[in-house]
Amino acid sequence: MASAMGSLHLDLKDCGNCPIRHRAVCSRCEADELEVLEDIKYYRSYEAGQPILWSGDHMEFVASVVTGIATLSQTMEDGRTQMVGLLLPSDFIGRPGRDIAQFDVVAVSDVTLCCFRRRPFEDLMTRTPHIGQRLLEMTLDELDSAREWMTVLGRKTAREKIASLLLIVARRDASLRQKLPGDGMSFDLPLTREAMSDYLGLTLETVSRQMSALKKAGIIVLEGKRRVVIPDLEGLVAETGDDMDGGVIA
Amino acid sequence: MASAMGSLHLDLKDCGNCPIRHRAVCSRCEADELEVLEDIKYYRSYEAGQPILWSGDHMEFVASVVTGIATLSQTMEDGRTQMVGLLLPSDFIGRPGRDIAQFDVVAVSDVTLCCFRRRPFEDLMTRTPHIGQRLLEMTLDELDSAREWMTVLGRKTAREKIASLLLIVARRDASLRQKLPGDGMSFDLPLTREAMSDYLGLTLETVSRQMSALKKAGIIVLEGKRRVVIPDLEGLVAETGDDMDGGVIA
DNA sequence: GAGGCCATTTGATCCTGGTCAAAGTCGCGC
DNA sequence: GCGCGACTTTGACCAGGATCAAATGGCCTC
Repeated sequence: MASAMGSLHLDLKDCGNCPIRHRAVCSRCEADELEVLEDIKYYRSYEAGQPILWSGDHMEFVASVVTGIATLSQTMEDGRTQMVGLLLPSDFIGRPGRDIAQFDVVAVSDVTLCCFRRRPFEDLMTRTPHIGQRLLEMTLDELDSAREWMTVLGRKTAREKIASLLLIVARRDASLRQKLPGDGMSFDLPLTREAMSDYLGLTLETVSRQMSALKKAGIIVLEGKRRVVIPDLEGLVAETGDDMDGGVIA
Repeated sequence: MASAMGSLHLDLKDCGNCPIRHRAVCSRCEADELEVLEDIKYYRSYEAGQPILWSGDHMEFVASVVTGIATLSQTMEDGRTQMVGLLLPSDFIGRPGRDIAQFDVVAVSDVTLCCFRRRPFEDLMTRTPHIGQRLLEMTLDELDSAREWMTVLGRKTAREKIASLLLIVARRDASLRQKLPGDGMSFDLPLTREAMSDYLGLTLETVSRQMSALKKAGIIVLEGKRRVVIPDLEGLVAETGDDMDGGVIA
C-alpha cells in the first residue's frame, strides 16, 4: 500500500547509535534483548507527503519513527478530516493485537521508520517484559495528551487553539534540542495552514487570520515561511487560556 | 480528599464472583495471581454526585470501577470544562508510575471501586505480566476511542455530536445486556443535559435544542426524563455523519 | 523575466451555536 | 396541597468562525 524507499546511509543497523535509543519502545531493553530486536528489524523511508498507512489497511508491521514527522488522522466520508496525533521521532506506530489500521498515517516531512513484523514483535513482547512495560508507559502518556487535546478541541476559541498548538511545538522543539523553552526562542513550524486546521478543528482561513492576529499583537514573529520566534513566552502561554500550563514536558 | 463510604454487602471479597472479572485489569490473572490481588485490594463507594479525585490530588491508589458510572474531566481556570472520558464498570482509574491525578473524576451514579494501593500494585505489575498486558490492551483501546472522540469534537455539527453520543450509549447498553442493538431498543441516559454538553463541547441549551429537534424528526422518542427509545437505528446512525460506523463494540 | 503552481492572506457575507433571559416541568419535603 | 429547587425547554439576539471569492506572494521551470 505504501511505497518504501529503503535507503539508509548511516549505520543504523546498530541500535547503540540509534537517535531514539533512549526514548523509543526499545529504550528499556538490555544488550541481549536488543540483539533479538536487531535481527527482526528493518528500515523504511517515506518522502514528505507520502501516505504510510490508510485506515483499513492490513498492518504487517509495527514501527518507531526514527526521523521526520508524520500525522495520524481520521477522515469522514464527506471529506472532513481531523488530525488525532502528531508522530514525532521515537513515537510508535501500530498496536500489538490489531491487524487493521484505524487511522491514516501520512509523512509530513521525510520520514524513516524502524519496523518490526507484527507477529515476531508480538511474540517478543510476551517474552521480554521490558518492551511491554515501555509501550504501556508510552501509551499512557499518549492517552493523557489525547485527553488534553480534547479540551483544546471542545472548549477553546480559535485564538487559544492556535496558541496551544504553537506552545506544544515550541516545547517539543526545545526538548529535542535539550534546552528549556524561553523568551526569544524560535522553531520551525513543520505544518501547512491546512494541516494546522486539521489538527485544531478549524478552517485554514481561520488559522491564517488568527496567525495574522497573533503576529499583529506581537505575540509571535514570523521569519520567512516556516520559522516562528516567540519574543515573550509568558505572553503566548496567556493566549492559550490555561495559564501556568503544567510546566515543561520531557 | 474524597470521602469513602466503605459499604459492601455482597461477597465481593471473592474475585471469582466479581461482576467485572472477565473485563477488568485482572481478567488475565490465574488463580494464584488473584489470591495476591485479593490480599491488597479494598473497596470504596461513592454516592451519585460525589467527587472521587480532583486534578492535582495525590493518588494513593489505582482502582477498577465495579459498578456505576463516573466521568473523567478537565476544567479550565475560567470554568469551562470538557469531559474526556466516561468510566464504566471494568474501566481503570489511575496509572502506575504517576502519583498526581491529571483529571477530575466524579461519580455520576452511585459507584463502587475496587482499589489497590499504588505501590504494591506497581510492584505486583512487574512480577505478574498478565496485569501489565491487560492494562496495555485496555489503554490502547481507550486511546483509540479518545482519538475517535477527537473527530467528534473537532469536526461534527451539534446534531451529529448528539447522535454520536446517543449511539455510543445505546451500543454500550446493548453490550452490557448482551444483546445486539436494533430497532425499537431503549436505554437509560444517565447524563444530565449539562454533562452531555461537557462531553460534546456544546452548551446545555444547544444540547436541549438538538434533543428536541431529533425528537421532532422522529429519530428518538423520549419516555419520561431518562429513557430513550430508538425506533429506527439506521436513522440514528445516519445522523451521526459517519455512516456504516465501524460495527458493534464489545 | 514570464508564466504557472501552490500556499497563504484578506475581504464580504452567512449561519451555527453561544449568550442572556424567562418560563415550564418534575420531584420532594413540609 | 403548596412551595421550593434542580433540571429542562424555549425564545430573542448576537458573534465567532465558516463559506465563498479574489488577491498576493514565493518558488520553480522554461
